[in-house]
Order: sequence, then structure tokens, then C-alpha cells
Amino acid sequence: MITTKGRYAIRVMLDIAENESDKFIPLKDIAARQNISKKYLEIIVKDLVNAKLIVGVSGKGGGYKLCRTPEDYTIGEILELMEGTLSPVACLAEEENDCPRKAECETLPLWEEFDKLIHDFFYGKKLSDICKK
Amino acid sequence: MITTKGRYAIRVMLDIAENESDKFIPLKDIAARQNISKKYLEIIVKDLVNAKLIVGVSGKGGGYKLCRTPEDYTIGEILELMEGTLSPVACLAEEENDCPRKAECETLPLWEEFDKLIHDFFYGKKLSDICKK
DNA sequence: TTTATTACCTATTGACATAGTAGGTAAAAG
DNA sequence: CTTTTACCTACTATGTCAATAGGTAATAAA
Repeated sequence: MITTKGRYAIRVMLDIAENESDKFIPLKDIAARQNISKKYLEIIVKDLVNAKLIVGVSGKGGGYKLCRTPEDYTIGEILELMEGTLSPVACLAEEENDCPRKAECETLPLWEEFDKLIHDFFYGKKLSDICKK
Repeated sequence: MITTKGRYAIRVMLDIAENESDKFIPLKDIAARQNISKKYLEIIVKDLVNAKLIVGVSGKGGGYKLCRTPEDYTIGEILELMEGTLSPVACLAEEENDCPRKAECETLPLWEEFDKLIHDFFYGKKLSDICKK
């Protein structure tokens, strides 16, 4: 399941995209519009800033801004950042896939196919595809 | 993420399909072949029996058998049974989707599209498709 | 220089799900 | 009547999720 972190992150990115101007957008406003606890959103935007998907500026007149145009973000990169992985099974998510049954596993091809389906779906969707503006 | 219950259930179904004969297949044998704790598998086969995907017979010579041919099982029905739902987000999984933002939610179409993708993928795959025999 | 506003930081928590384990009872065949 | 099997109820350690709490640092305007 996609967690609230991933889903909220998309909504935050959308909110910033749709309310873009020359000014920075304070988190307070995003939280109010999206009806999400500002405290919880702090965790999420922190990750977005660290990954350089958005930029944050402190102080009066501060807030957040996109680093690129909405066309240049994929939903996949946002989700993968927040979820850690998009893989549907542990053996495909972990870096070192040391599953001893790997060679003979009959179900592995199924999971690989599903994994690719998910990846292609989300990396094929841009932020601008689900954006009003 | 697909849990071990779902993944093990598929392997159990596959194991029974591939070792089918006139006899019933004891769980002990399945557990040994699949390298999964028999105790844990008990929980899983219980659900499979309750849902009438397999049939179990107690006593000496007992064990488990499929109720249909492998062509007549979809991976989707096995997974959905074990996972409870295949929906990637809570608002599509719960019976009563009373999310107040439903009407104006910009991300809902994305999740609905993803939901359909998952559903079609797993219900389009038959047990026989990933079966050796 | 003070005040208001904003981001940013560390720690904590309750609830719940996952992935099992433990120790039995019932059923059926030889 | 013993062995083999399914079936049943309860328990538990661990981890993740979804937040909350209470601060500090940075910046602009008064």
C-alpha cells in the first residue's frame, strides 16, 4: 500500500505547482488548503528538500518553491523517495537480493513483471499530468 | 507490499498443482519442499480451505488437494483472499469510502487507474501460467 | 534592535500489522 | 489403539505508520 507520506507528498507538490508565483509558499498555507497537519507535513517537505525536489527558505516571506517545472517531475520519483522503494516484494526491494531460492523460484518472474508494471506506470506519469494548472 | 501470506499462498497452490495425484498432499511435504515453517503454513492453508480454493482431509493419508484445475484459478483471487484487498490506497480499499475530499481530490483518478492496473494484472494471470506442470 | 514569521531539528508515542510460535484437540486410516 | 494428519485458540516479538511535542535557527519588516 502507498502510505500517507507518499500520497501527501504528491499533494504537496501539486499544491505548490498550482499556487506558484514569484513568492515562496508557506507550509501553513499548504496544510490549510490540503487539510493535513502542518506538523506531519514538516517531515514530508524535509525529505523533499533534502532530495532537492523543492527548495525551502526560512523567515518572513519564506516558504517552499519547486526547483523545476511540473513537466519535469515524475510521480515515480516523488513516490519512490517517500516510500523508500516501489517494489512489491522484499526480494526485489533490497539491495542485496541474497534469497537462496532465487535460481529456482517459480514466482520470481511474476514479481519481476509486476515490479516493472508499477515502475513504468509511475515513472510514465508527470506531475503536470495530474495538475490543474 | 505483498506480504508473505500472499506469496506463500501462491507457492502452496503451485506446489499442490505440481505434485497432484490421486492422493492428498500432506502439509508436512509442502513445508519441506517450499522451505517454509509448517506452523505458519497452517494459518495460510486454513484460509485457502475456508475460501474453498483447496480441500483438506484429516487423518492418515490425508492432506490437501485442489478443487479445480490450475487453469481455473487466477493469481488475483488467491492474493486478494490472503491480503484482504489488492487496493493500493485506503480510500479505494475500504467498503465505505467516506473520504470528504473525494469529489475534489485531484489524485483520486491516479489511484483509480493504478488500482485497475493491479487488478487486471493479477486477475489476468492464471495459476497454470506460472506452473511447471 | 526587537518582533513576527517562517523553516528546520530531535525525540517520543499510540496503535496496528506482520510473521511467526506454542500447545493443544479432532478426525481418519491401518 | 496408535499413528498420522488436519484443525483450533492463544500468544508474542518486532517493526512500521501516522502522527505529536517542544524546541532552535534564519530572515524580513517594524
